[in-house]
Amino acid sequence: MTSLRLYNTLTRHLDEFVPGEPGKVKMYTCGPTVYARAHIGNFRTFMFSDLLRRYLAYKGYDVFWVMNITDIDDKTIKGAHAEGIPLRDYTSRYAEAFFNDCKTLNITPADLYPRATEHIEDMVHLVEELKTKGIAYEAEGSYYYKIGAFPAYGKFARLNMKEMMVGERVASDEYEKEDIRDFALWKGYEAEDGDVFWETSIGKGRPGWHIECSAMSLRYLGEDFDIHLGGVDLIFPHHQNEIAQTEGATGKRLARYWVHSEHLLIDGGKMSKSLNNFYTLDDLLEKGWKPREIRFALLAGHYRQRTNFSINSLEAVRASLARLDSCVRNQELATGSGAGQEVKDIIALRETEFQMAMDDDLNYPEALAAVFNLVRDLNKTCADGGIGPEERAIAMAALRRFDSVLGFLFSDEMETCVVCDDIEINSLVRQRDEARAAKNWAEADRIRDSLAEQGIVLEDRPGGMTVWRRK
RNA sequence: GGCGCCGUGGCCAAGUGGUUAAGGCGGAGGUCUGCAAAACCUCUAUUCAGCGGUUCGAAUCCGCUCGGCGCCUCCA
Repeated sequence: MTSLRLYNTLTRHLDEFVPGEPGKVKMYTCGPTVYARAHIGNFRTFMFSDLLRRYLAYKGYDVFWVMNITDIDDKTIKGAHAEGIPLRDYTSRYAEAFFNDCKTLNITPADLYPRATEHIEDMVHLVEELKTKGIAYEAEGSYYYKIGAFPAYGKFARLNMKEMMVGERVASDEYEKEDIRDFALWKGYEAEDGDVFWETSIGKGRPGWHIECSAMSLRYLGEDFDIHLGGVDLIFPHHQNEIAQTEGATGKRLARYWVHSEHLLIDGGKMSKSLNNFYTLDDLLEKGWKPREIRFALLAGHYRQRTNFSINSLEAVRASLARLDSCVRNQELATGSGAGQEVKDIIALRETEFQMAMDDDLNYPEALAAVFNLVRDLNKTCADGGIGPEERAIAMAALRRFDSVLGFLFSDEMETCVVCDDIEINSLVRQRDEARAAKNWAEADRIRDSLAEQGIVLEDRPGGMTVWRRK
């Protein structure tokens, strides 16, 4: 098998992926801030981490995946206070919703979901370490990162700090900072924080945004781990600051590969909570879209390419999945005599194409083309009677293998007579078969039409078998 | 002001220097079928926003123009 190449934001090149420890991959994804329901744009990023995780596992790597839960920041505090409930209760509600959404979308669970509030000590130690090294300083109970003490600051994000435009948000921010571009590591307690604070060796307060990822990735993945993932909008400031913090404190590289996925657009623009132009998973489920249809749609397009999301695209997805479903059904129901080596050959060819595409910086669209070509090849072989019991087992195993990466080929939603024995429907199908045997076409069509009204589609297969499925 | 991305058939979307420009959706015709459904077959971009340049050769490299968009301390 060829090796995987990934576009590394660190080098801005396509780099061959070589894990730090042979056969093992340690990866970290910047997870959600649990102050509201995540929208499908957020899920595109998590879906991409899942795709990479699945493909690494497909290639035989033992993957250890950590995704943090940000449960302490301005918005979570504001939300909890607005409802007058403890921060933990407020954030748990959205964390649970997030886990449910991931499950619905068939996103592989991460091995660990550390919460920021459960790692305050680690963050405090990191701040102390930075202070000892003269990289952090205290001002009015808060601690700031002195970017002037980290010469490489700005390099990762390719920002020239001298020519940076200082926006209003920065200018209006904490004026006690030595340099307006310094960022908060620890925020000293203020009355508006209410009951949200920690009494620590560096004082009473709460952590800044970036320090949690430095602390938690260091704790669970160590120094210089393999892959760090996130959305492109995190390149600056979040990931730049993580690097400054971790590398400033440890003197070691934070991670070797940084992979960023592009945004999901809506109406040609960025989907974001602040613009209120987004769909949540529930919005789409309520409109009748199936989880796997949404998964397929969110996966569409290369991860480094912005992708426009539209209901229109879901319509096309539904038709594409129907094609994939019928291929699976064709294999399951094949009654051919077998073509032997031919089936192995076409699977080997398409699987090689699939791997070559995925190895090329996860070129998912091209990999999907290989899947559809396999579908055509298998359907054809099937129609030619080339799929017997042995070939069926080989074909199904191959489809399962592809699905370990894709996650939408097989699902409980694929309900046909093969996997579901609905007595009422089966009885009607039998009555129709009897009518057909008697060449009573009017009666046969009447039964088929009435089933169609219930969304049941019949297929008369060669050999006299009739199968049904829900539309 | 700085950094950067995109423009490929009716729609979505790969390809980024060299065989006939993947694949999906949609559309047209055909095979199969009692009729369907599904599947299969054929067709559906002489051309890659426009103009110039480099080259034996460009959708792919360079320049300009037009159009759309992202980041520059809330952000997936």
